[in-house]
Amino acid sequence: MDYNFLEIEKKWQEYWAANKTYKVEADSAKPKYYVLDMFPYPSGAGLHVGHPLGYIASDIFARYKRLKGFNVLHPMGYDAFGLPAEQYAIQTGQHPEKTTKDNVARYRQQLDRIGFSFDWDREFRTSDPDYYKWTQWAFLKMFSCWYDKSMDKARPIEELVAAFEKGGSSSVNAACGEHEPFSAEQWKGFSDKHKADILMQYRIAYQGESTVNWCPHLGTVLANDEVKDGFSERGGYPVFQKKMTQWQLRVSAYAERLLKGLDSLDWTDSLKEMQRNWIGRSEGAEMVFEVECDGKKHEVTIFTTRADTVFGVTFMVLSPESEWTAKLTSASQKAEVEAYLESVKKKTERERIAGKAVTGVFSGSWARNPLSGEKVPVWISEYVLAGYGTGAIMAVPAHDSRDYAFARKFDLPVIPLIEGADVSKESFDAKEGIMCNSGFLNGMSVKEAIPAAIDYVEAHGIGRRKVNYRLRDAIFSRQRYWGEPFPICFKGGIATPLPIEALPLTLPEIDQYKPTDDGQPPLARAKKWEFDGAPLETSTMPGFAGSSAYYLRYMDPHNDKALVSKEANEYWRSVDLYVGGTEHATGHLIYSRFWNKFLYDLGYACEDEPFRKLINQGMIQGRTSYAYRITGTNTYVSAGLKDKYETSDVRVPVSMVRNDRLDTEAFRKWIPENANAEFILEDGEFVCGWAIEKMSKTFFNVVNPDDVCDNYGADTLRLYEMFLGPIEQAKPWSTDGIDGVNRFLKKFWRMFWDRDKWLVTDEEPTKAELKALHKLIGKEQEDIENFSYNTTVSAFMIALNELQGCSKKAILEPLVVLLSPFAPHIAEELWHQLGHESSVVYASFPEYKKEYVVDDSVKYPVSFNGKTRFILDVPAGLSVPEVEKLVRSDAQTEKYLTGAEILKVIVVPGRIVNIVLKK
RNA sequence: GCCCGGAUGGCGGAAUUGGUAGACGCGCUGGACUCAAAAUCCAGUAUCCCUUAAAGAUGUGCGGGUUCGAUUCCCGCUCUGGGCACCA
Repeated sequence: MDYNFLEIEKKWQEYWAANKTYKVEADSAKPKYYVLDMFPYPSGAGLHVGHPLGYIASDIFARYKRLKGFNVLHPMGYDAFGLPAEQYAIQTGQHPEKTTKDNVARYRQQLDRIGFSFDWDREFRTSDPDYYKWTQWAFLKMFSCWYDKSMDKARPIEELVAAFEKGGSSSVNAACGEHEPFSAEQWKGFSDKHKADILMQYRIAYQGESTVNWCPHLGTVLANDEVKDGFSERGGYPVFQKKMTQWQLRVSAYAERLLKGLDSLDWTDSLKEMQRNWIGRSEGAEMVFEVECDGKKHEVTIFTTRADTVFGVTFMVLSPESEWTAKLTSASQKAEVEAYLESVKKKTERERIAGKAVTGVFSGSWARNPLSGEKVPVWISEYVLAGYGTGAIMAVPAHDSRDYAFARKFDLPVIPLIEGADVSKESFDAKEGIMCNSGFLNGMSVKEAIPAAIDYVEAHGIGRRKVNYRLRDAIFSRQRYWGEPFPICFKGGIATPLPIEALPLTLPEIDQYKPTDDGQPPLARAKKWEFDGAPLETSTMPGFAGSSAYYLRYMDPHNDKALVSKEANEYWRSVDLYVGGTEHATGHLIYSRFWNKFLYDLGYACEDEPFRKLINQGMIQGRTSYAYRITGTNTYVSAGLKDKYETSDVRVPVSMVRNDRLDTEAFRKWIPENANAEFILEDGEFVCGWAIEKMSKTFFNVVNPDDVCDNYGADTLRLYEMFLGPIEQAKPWSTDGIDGVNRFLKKFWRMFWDRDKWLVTDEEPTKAELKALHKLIGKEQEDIENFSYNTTVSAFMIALNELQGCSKKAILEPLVVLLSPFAPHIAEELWHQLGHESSVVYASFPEYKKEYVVDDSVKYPVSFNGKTRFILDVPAGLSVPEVEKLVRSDAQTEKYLTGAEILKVIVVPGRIVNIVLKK
């Protein structure tokens, strides 16, 4: 019998599906283990060889844990709402549901070929109404909760109302927006609308005005993590800053908990660091400056981490989007300020960042320095961000490079505050030195002066200590069709939640998927988009909504009474191992932690962190091939000759290239305009250039895993992807070496079969054979726990070399089990051939016996002053003094010592002997 | 600019965390089997010196340091990948 992988793989994939081999139920008798992959967005391009890398790694771990006796939850599904399907719908009129369904089918087909041990009975899509019912439910919970800072948790809004009725707004310490303080009496007298407006300032899911990233091309707002370098992450369209009223999630209330929680997680340091930076905690102080504008007095609060530098404030700056900007513009400066605001508005986010031009305008008002009493001008400039701190700053040009640039440009004074600081060319930003020109702070070091200044400011009622975070509330509305509708209607202009029984609120059918002519989101096209006579919200939720609590749903996916039952949640608890890419560091992985913490506060989740351990698989890049077209012609020139011409680079499909040589005929047939392409060859061949790039349909460098499965089999693909190198590392796809892994599997097969002869015997294994086996058991155990799969594959190859010609059942049977996580199909086949009725999944991981592995003798390299001279063969298990004694008495040693006196002998058990001679 | 990583043969990558650097695989060279090819198996494969071998020397991006001993630890660079970027 030959190793016919196509037959074997098909056979067992069908068997697993028919027998539901990987179906799992909560079982309190067994320890649980939850292995989760970041579920994919089913794009039209299908899976490429990069996708399965993480899935294979997690599948190996899941299979390994099963062999170790764990009850393993290993589900899969699809993150199905998203922009590409909708963009496609706008262009073609095809319902995104249809596109998504087709893509999912394709993904499933491709996934099934690789032999994953997913429990498909738990599959769902985020676009299933049965699922998004619970996304909407969670939103309603957030809508009806507020964040109590004293208790540091979310609480029902009724409790807030009760507190207001009892003690007014000052009786609570909540994370909230701006509003005038009020007493209990005032509260009771407020109109319903006024009450609703105030409560909206407290809700965890709230509607509020803020500066948002507006992408006109996509017709929607975007979250900060969806914008890269001023362009939308999806599609790469320019983004503008705009003030809009949007649904938002009060993620910022959880900033401190999100930061602290990181300490307890088993994630890579780099990923934790990314999240820390994104949360961006900074300690400082808020200070109030009195500002006079056209004779009227105002108070402006600023945030600073350098309270010690107040004496050096020579001007103030407001953000163009700040609410103070209008109030503090004097009549004389009005025209100029308005012209400036208009010019800022027109700039894309990209231009604002990239240009870094120093721009600004004088507001016409003057502020008073609260410590020195001096009058300083108030300016308006885009370098001050509306969203961070208070949207206004005190400028200390001597010790802040941005303020310095601004002061130089507009000729404002610079007062140095640190002894010996030279500020003639640039600012002195370092937090070190001795203060001067600073009144009562003179003579202190910066480190002493910062708290001293804050203490002073607090004592005099000018300001207070304050911790600021970069993390903003998440913009939660999208002006799009293909997302979860908000279960909110507007009764008398008041946002009103739909009752839970009305969920899911399903997407309406509409004729076109683009915005209405008057700029309303697509849902406004629906014929009857209302509830109980009240109009429904027309925007939809963003992509991250559905992926924020999906891991909880997998615990209990068919429950129609709850997101997850208490029993299921208490058994499966949280994800023990989560595998996915780092690109979600500041998006999904923050939102999901926030979402989970919220559900934890309300008692719906029993763990406050969703993902205990996280492994980031590196991207598999594609190798893109290039041809060079001579500019203005249809002639292409081979890579070696391209410098002689003026050329432009043209990407060519990898399928037409072998060994960097282009199949020119295939290229001509590829697209009509190539039909009469000419080629300038070198040595009779057309050589392509290449570059390592992201694997993408548009780069023609996508390698489909199906092709690898056809040619080598899924087991080879799995082993090969793991053998490629550490999973965290990014690496270009290449099939160099895939033959080696394939050869390994064939070799393994031949230990059982010599053509049609079954070789397996019941003979007793030798000591050497047991040693080879147990070395592998020990290595595999250790490597899998450390996610070092490439070395495990190596260990397999070594073991096979050592076990050459051994066909003893006592050795082969455990080998099959050991191989099963990596190459499940061949393992399953051989396991059955060995006479087992049930799947190898139900086998146990072989027990590691160290005694088989220990050597009888140990080879010690003996070196003198660092130079290795000879190898000393000594019995194993000797103690350090015994080895030392042996060295000193050894005749060979004496030969090299040549009478010199031994200073010391260094013995590391099992390692080395180093003899230091007296000079 | 700031914050993390990384750099080892022709290539992908190992190295029990301070102890024989280059495991394993690819590629390459030679050999066996074969009419031949494929497949399979065996041997060799860091560099230099050398006809070859032995022996030796050099060698983990560069320059220093600690140590009997450094790919591993420390200091200073270079290159490179990634993240953040007017965050006051």
